[in-house]
Parts: sequence; structure tokens; C-alpha cells
Amino acid sequence: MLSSEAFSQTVLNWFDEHGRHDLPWQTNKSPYFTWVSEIMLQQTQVSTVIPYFLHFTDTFPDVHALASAPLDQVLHLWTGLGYYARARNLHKTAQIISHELGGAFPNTLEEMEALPGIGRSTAGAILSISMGVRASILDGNVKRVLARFYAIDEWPGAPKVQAALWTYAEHNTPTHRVGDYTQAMMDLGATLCRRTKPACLLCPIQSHCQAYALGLTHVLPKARPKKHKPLKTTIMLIHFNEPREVWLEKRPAKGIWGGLWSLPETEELPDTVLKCLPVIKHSFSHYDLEITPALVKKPECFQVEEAKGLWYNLDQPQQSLGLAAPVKKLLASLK
DNA sequence: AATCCGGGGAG
DNA sequence: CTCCCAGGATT
Repeated sequence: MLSSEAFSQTVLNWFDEHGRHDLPWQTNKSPYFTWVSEIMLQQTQVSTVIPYFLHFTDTFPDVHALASAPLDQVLHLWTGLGYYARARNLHKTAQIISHELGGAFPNTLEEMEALPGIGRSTAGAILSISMGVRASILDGNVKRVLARFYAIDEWPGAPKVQAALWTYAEHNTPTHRVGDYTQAMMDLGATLCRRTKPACLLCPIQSHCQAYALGLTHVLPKARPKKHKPLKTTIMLIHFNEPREVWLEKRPAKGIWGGLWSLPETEELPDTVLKCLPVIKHSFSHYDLEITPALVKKPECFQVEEAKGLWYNLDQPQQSLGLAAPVKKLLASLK
């Protein structure tokens, strides 16, 4: 069994030689840049995040710029990234930091975790990477590395297992170079200890890896127990005005596509439908959605109230709006 | 078609 | 506590 010191030192040595050192958020490891990148990386792969991160930090170079921006603009820059609650919480937290904390991020785990959208792992990442505070992370990469290293034979998402993994994660976290160690563990999981086809022959801790010793690397970590996925249907109404603009409405702040702009929806086809466009299939982790886009002549099936919506110019959208992914695709296809 | 992912919020 | 929610990418 590797001591915690040997574990972290081995991983750090590997990181110096083979880790990623040129990611856009590594050029300026400020709490702000680190925070924005960690939130974006929560559900999303590095390669997807990079262009969003560059555009986002270019538009909002610091926490004050983000705090004073309209939420619609923040959601606009998030369009396509998914999990829009992340963008809403990012905006909320920016306002707390800008208005209540004098522009400075907190430097303890407790205070950091109290901010909207920042949980234990993200707090640990920001503290260790941008401030050198000894704190641990347990993201998907680290969970996979530890589940294999200790040959944990249960789904890592189960609360009991998760608690054990946190104990291992904290045990191995070093007292020096903690930011590099955080990055190193993420890199190890992302580049070598991949979900499929792990590159065990290149792994610095292979000789102490339980899963490798037992020939279980392809089985661990155990998959989440699967659930039945229902199919839901909806009809999205497309209504043009005279200059050929489309009527959009803002969705409620909570729930699916919260705060984003979308087409009015209905359960049944109204009489005023001119024609239906091909069905759009959209898949979520917990249900499948079939959208029937319907062109309507007159908006008898919904209210055109200026306060609730807006007319969207397909050729030159004048506003910065967040759009639900299938709506964005649909609008583009209407041009 | 199946799998993955951090955190918030409701029960 | 435990469950449920949420979107796109990858395989």
C-alpha cells in the first residue's frame, strides 16, 4: 500500500512531465478564472468548455463585470452548454461577491460552499488551485481513479461509497503543491484513467492499483443502476409577424430550460395550424422529448403580450438571449 | 442506445 | 437522509 505522501508525490511527478499545463484557465489562476472554469467543467468536457470559457471571460473579465451584466446576456453566452442553473448561480454568486464581499472570494471551505452553485468539490478545486489552500476534490475523474485504485466494487454515486471516496481523497491530498495535485488528479483521470480503454501501462500508480492487480479496470467503477426513461411530447408554436419575426416567450426561472427563451408550447394542435414541421427528438438523462414544431397563422392559441415575450429577428437577432438548444436549432432551420 | 457528470432542492 | 432534476458529448 502506498503511503499518502508517496501517492501524492508520484502523481505530482507524473503531472510535471505529462500533465496538462496550457489550458486557457491555467494562464491566470485567479479565483475568478478558476471558478468560472470549474463551473463550466462541472458537467462538461474540457474540449467543449474551452471556446465558451474564452468568450465568457473575454466578455466578463472580472467578477464585477459579470455581476453587473444582465442575466439574459449570461444565459446567452451559456447557450449550448446545458444545465442552465449553473449560469444562473454563477450570476447570483458574482453579485454576492461583488456587492457583499468586496469583490474577494472567501478562503475557507465553509464560506465557499455557501455560495450558490459551489459544492464541496468545486469549493476544494477553487481553494486549492487559486489560493493554495489544502482542500480536496472529488469530481468524476477523481472518483474513477480512486474507485479503481482501491478496487471499490459499488457504484461511486451511492452516498455511502461517496463518503468513503472523500475519505480517500482527503487522505491523499498533500500539504504542499496542493493546486498542482488537484490538477494532476483531474488530468490522470481524464487522460490515462479513462472510463473506457484506460492507459494503465502509462499510469504512475499502476503498480499499486487494486483494480489493475485484480484485472478489474474495465469493470470499475461500477455503473449507475439504470432507470426507465419515459417519452414526453410537446408542440412548439411558430408564429411570424409582418416583418417575419418569430414570437418567443421567456420560460419560468425554475425547471427545464429555466430562464431561457423558447417558443410557446401546447399539448394539442390548435385549429389555426398551417402545417407541422418534422418532429425534433431531444434526449435528457431522465426522459426523451419529441417536439412537433407547428406553424400557426393566428396566435389564438396563446397571448402576444409584449411583457411576456418578444419578436425575434431570425436574420439578425438584436438581443443577447439564452435559447433552449432545440429551439436554437429550430430557429436556425427557419431562415 | 447507453453512459457520464456536481450541485440544488424537495420530500 | 434519499430521491429527483437537468443537456449535451462520447462511445
